[in-house]
This record gives sequence, C-alpha cells and structure tokens, in this order.
Amino acid sequence: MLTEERHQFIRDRLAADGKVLAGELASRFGVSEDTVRRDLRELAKAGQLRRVYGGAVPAAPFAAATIGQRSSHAVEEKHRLAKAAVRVLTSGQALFIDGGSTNEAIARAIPRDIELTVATNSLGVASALADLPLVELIVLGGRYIRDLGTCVGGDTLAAVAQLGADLFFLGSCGLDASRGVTAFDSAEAEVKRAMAKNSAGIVIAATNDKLATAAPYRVAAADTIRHLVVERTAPAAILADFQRQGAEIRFA
Amino acid sequence: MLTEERHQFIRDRLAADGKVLAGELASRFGVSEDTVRRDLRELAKAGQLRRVYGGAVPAAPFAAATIGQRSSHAVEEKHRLAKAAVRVLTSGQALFIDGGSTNEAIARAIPRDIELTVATNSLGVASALADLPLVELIVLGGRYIRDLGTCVGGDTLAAVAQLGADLFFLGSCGLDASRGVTAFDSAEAEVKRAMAKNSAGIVIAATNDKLATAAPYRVAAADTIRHLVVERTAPAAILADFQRQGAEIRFA
DNA sequence: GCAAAACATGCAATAACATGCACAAAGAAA
DNA sequence: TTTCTTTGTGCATGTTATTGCATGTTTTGC
Repeated sequence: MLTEERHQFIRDRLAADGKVLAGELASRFGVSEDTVRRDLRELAKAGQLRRVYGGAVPAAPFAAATIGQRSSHAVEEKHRLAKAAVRVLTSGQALFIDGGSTNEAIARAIPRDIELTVATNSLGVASALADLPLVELIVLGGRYIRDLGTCVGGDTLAAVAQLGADLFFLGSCGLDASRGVTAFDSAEAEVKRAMAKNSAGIVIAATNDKLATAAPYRVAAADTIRHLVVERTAPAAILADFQRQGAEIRFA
Repeated sequence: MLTEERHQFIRDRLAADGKVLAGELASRFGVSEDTVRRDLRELAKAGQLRRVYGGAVPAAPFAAATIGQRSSHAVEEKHRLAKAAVRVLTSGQALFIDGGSTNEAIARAIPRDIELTVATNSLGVASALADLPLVELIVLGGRYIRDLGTCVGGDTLAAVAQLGADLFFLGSCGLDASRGVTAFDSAEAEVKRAMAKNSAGIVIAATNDKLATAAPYRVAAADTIRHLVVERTAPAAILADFQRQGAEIRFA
C-alpha cells in the first residue's frame, strides 16, 4: 500500500464522514498507529486536515470545495456510476457533457473504440477526451471559472446555440422529483439550460447525496430526464418519483 | 519489449487503476526494477505522472491534455526557454498563447503571484493555467485537433476577433528572417494570424531546430516579432537577421 | 490526582531509490 | 562489410525514505 493511497483514503473519509480515527485507520491499512499518526501529521502540515486527539477532522469545513477537491471525494462510487453511465452510449452519437467530477469520471470511462462527437465546456472532460482517437471533440470556450472547472458566459452560450446533440450528460447539483435539476451558480445554470434545450435527451449520473436536494437555479424539469444512473443503495421511493416522470433508472 | 510499449502500458494502468507499483511492473515486463524506475522518471519528467515512494500515481487532473510525445522531446531546453520567456511578463498584461509544447512549458513556468488575463486555444496551456489563482483564463473553443493540441476553426477565429492582447506567445513552427513565421497547417495558421493581428507584440521562444526553417503557411512577418527567446547556442548570424528587423533577443 | 490512551521523538532495519559503469544490441557512417 | 556511435539495459555502489519499536511526554476521562 502506497503512502499516497493512505493519504487519499484519509482525505476521502474526511470528506465523507467528517472525521477519522487513528486506530481505525491503522487496522484498516494494516500498519502501525505510528505510521498513521505520521500521515496525519503530514496532511495537517499541508493544511488538508486538522489534528485532534484520537484522529483528525476536516481543515476548513465550510470552505467552498473546488473541483479538484471534490473529485477526490467518493472516487469509488463515481467510477462505478461512470462505468454504468457510458453503457447508454452507442457509436455515432453526438453529446453535450458539462462539468462536474462525475462527468469527468464518465469522460474517462468512455471506451476507446466508440465513435462520438462531444461538445464540452469542462476542461477536465476535454482533457480526458483529448486522446481518444475516435472522438471528435468540440471545446466550448468562454470565461473559465476555476471553482467549477468549466467555461461559462456569452461566448459559451453562443457556441452551444450552434450545436445539437442526442444526449446531454448533465452534471447535476441538486436533483429533486418536483423541483427538477437545479444548480448553485447562475452562469452555470444558463449554460446547462442551453445544452438541455439543444439535446434530444438528458442523462444524469448522481451519487446518493445529490438525490432529493435542490439548489437555487432551475435547469431542467424532472420529466426531461431520460436516463438516471444511480447507486444500488439509492432510496427506492425517490427513484420511483423520477420513474413516474419518464426517467429510465440504471443502477451502477 | 519496447520502451514505448512499457510507457503506454504504464499510462493505461494509471488511468485504469490510479496507481502503479514499481516492483509489480518490473515482474510483469520481465525487466529489472531499475529499468522501470527509469521509465517512471522519464514519464514524470514529461509531466505524465507523479512519482511516489513505491511507484507512481496520476499526475495533475488535466495531465492527459498535454501533448504527450512531442513534449517529451528536448524537455530541458524547453524548460530553460520557458523560464527566460516568462521574464517578459509584467502584472496586469493580457496575453494570447497558442499551442505547441514550448508554449505549454511557458504556461507551466508562469509564476503564481503574477496577475494576467490569458486567452488560449490550447488545452495543454489552459490546463496549466487552470490552477493559477491570479490568472483570468479565457478558453478559445472550437474544433479540437488532436495532433496540434489546440482548437481551430470559425468559432475559434470569432472568439479571437473579440479580444485584444498586449503580447502573443506564438508557438512557432518555422522561423526564418526573410519568410517570417510559418505554420504547417492551414487552419492553425489562420488562428495564429488572427491572434497576431489583435496583439500589440509577438513573443516567440524557439529551440535551435526551428531557426532558419520554413513551413508552407505564412503567419507573420519577421519584423513583427518583439521578443525572440533562444538558446545560448543559437547561431549568431541568424539572430542578427532578426535583430535587424526589430526583435529583441533574449537568451535562455 | 491517577491510570490509560494517545502522542512525539529517537533509533535501527528495511525497502526504494539515484548514480556510475560495463555490456549488448541496433543503427549510421565509412 | 567493418567501424563507430547511440541507446537501452542490468549490476554494483552509496544514498534516502519509510516503517515499527522503544522511550518518554501529553492529554483525556474518571
């Protein structure tokens, strides 16, 4: 087990549970508690957590999570979702993919032997697709927003308006059966709306923590979702609401 | 087993598993661990992974966007050129940066504490700038050309036309005192011309093998070059030709 | 205040690492 | 062809990083 893996696991657990215990980590990693304490000390020195007696807690619980930090969160789940999500793809399709760590995971999971045309405003998605030989990649430029990892603004909207797609992989922020898909940022929501408008169907892959939540800006109604990819542990009651509105549920 | 095959395998495994172990790779390839470590060292130098004790993990989130093969060539020289090139920057400037491995090296060499507005059509440059907090980044979208690592086409030209810059970091292809700056690709040349037109000055960083060569498509006349950054071993006669036409020579 | 748990520090063993060198294979030049 | 150069590889050498243990200190709960 690499030191880096332990550090990554600790970061993930901190983001997920809000705390880690030194003894618990030691037995899970199969190393001595001294080693875990050394790990915690290093991460604390790098400002990635705050040490407390018995373990550690997140450094800045209320700091806005940038895309880099978010993508380290729940890596396993997102990878599983991504593998399930790419199964809706068929060769020759045209896609919109917007930002978000889940969408980046999906982009990385796209197999090399499928032919696609993809338009994206996310640098991470574009980077992941940059070396897929059969993917025609269209970068939707504009003002780059560091916290989102995507381009937004008038230029982006204009570029989207010129395109059409079969599917739109919508990086959801909030997902609620009555309020539909919602976003935290106004400019981001504008781009998502434009992509949704010019797409024949919407695909959303969502971890459980996104379900039954809502953000300020409305993006799309729930009945516009064609495929909803969720974890196996997703609450059945919530899924039924989406299913009634026409969404096809796919489990990771 | 070819070196390149090992490198490709390592890249694939990193993308799939998120880590590689030196010992494991050695036994799989049937080579010594020293050879594997050499491989890892090279790939790390080219920015394609990050070395950790025991193996390696994926580099930055956007590592895939950088031009893999070309940028592994003459890394030292380009890094030196890049460090010299960024010395022309002053806080508050607006820049165009187009594609090419030298320009990617320059983007990576930009210090974190300088405030800039940068518009680029290169995914690699954009990725390098994505986490510089004081850089306002404008991505020039369009059709992505895999071989160039940049976006080209009408959309790109339209986006460039709306902007203006103090300096244009031109990734040179051919550089000749009489024929000026030239490019191998028509669409690429169009974008370069548009950027040159909307910039107050042109900066070119060129390795020796670019000097006194020319490509089919004309981009800019030699007398439009304001700063020319070259290696210390560059032929003085060639440099004198550019100097006569107004270029300020800077040695790496 | 006291005992137990958690912690920091120094130390030694081990594994991973970098470096220099020799050798072999592949290619270029004579 | 022969010779030379280049490149890749493995091995020997010394160096560095990581780890667990022993020791002494600090914190916590009672």
